[in-house]
Amino acid sequence: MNRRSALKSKENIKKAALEAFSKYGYNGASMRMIAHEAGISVGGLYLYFKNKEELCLFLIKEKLNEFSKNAQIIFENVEDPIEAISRYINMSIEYAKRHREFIITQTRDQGFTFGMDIKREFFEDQKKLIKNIIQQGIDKGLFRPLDAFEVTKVIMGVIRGYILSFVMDPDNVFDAEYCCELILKGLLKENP
Amino acid sequence: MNRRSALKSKENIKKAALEAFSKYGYNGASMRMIAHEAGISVGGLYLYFKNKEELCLFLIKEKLNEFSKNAQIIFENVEDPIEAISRYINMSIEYAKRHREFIITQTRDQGFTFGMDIKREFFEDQKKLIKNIIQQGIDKGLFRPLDAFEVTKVIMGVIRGYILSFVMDPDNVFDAEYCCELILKGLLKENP
DNA sequence: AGTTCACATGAACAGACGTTCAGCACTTAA
DNA sequence: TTAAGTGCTGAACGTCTGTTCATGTGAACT
Repeated sequence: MNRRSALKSKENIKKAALEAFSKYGYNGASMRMIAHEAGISVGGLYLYFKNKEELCLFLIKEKLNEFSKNAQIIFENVEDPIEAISRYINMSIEYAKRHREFIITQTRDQGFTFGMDIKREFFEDQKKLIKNIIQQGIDKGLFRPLDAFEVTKVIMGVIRGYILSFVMDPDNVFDAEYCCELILKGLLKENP
Repeated sequence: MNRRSALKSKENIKKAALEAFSKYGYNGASMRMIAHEAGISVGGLYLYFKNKEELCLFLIKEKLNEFSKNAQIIFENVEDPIEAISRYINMSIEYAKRHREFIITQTRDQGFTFGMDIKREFFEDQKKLIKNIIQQGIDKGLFRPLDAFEVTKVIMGVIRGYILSFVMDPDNVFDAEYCCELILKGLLKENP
């Protein structure tokens, strides 16, 4: 039963840890539990990750980087601000759907305060990207002359809200299309 | 040091528990910690609450009821759908500001899955209230003919997003006014 | 003074936790 | 055949957890 590939083991641990953290939160998930699910011994975990904290931070970093790459691709390749915002919202929502487990991790336990520095940096970067697009839209006369920074915060809020909705009630989550529609055109019929 | 009022003790426990759950999450907050902060012994806690779970659920119920009452007052007293939606969004955000600690509790640990039944019921109720207002707005020709249910979900998403933003980054949270503005009028200049 | 009773204590218990480490199993190289 | 080295094991350690319970305290009654 020995001499399995170390790479495979690490992959198993990552997968098991993600699932455990997702299901039970940081404190709720135990190293024993993760080890068992990864098909490895408790001690084995410590061959690949210094401790529980490092294991959790590793997963967070990995996922944030994945998302950032997706966002970069959109903003590099799409010129039209309206299209870019739509694509970003859609991408975020799709990403949330695909990586629900990761997102759940972030809404529990130490989840959110854990690795706060990394996350803050991540959100700051995202904020800059969106604000930039919004400002472009305003400058081009496509968007109403709102405060780009405030709008950015609201839009990021909406996306975060989607994530929370998903966690609360995964079968009854709002449509990405409607989300874009509402943000772009608003609720009111008359546009003064 | 004895013979203090039981009412006062329970109040102290509630306050200490709320703070502890807020700071450290459900698993992270210990009964010892809560007892110490409440100025009571560990055993004393169990005179007022059956166990940790019940203590936490009690706090959740209390806050949800508070919020529900606020919402009811708005929807009972405001006729105009536009006004009602604005007031609801503002009230939610104000409530979040005032009860930040409670909200933080909900984003951690077991926080969200904890007492899921109560919360789901709460959110269902809120959803119905909002959907009702949106539908009225559509029927009266004030809002664009969107799917009221989908719009409701987005709006609730925005509010939840605000809450998350608040937890992530309390000093840099978006303005309630802008939130209403964006939801009502949208981002686009031209309204087709 | 004696009894009652609500309020309160904190040591003790059983179990779970993260982490460590002496040692095993197997492959590879000498 | 031996030695080195990698991958891994799981009992053991110390610490913390939620919960219990025999015991205490003092005000309010008879």
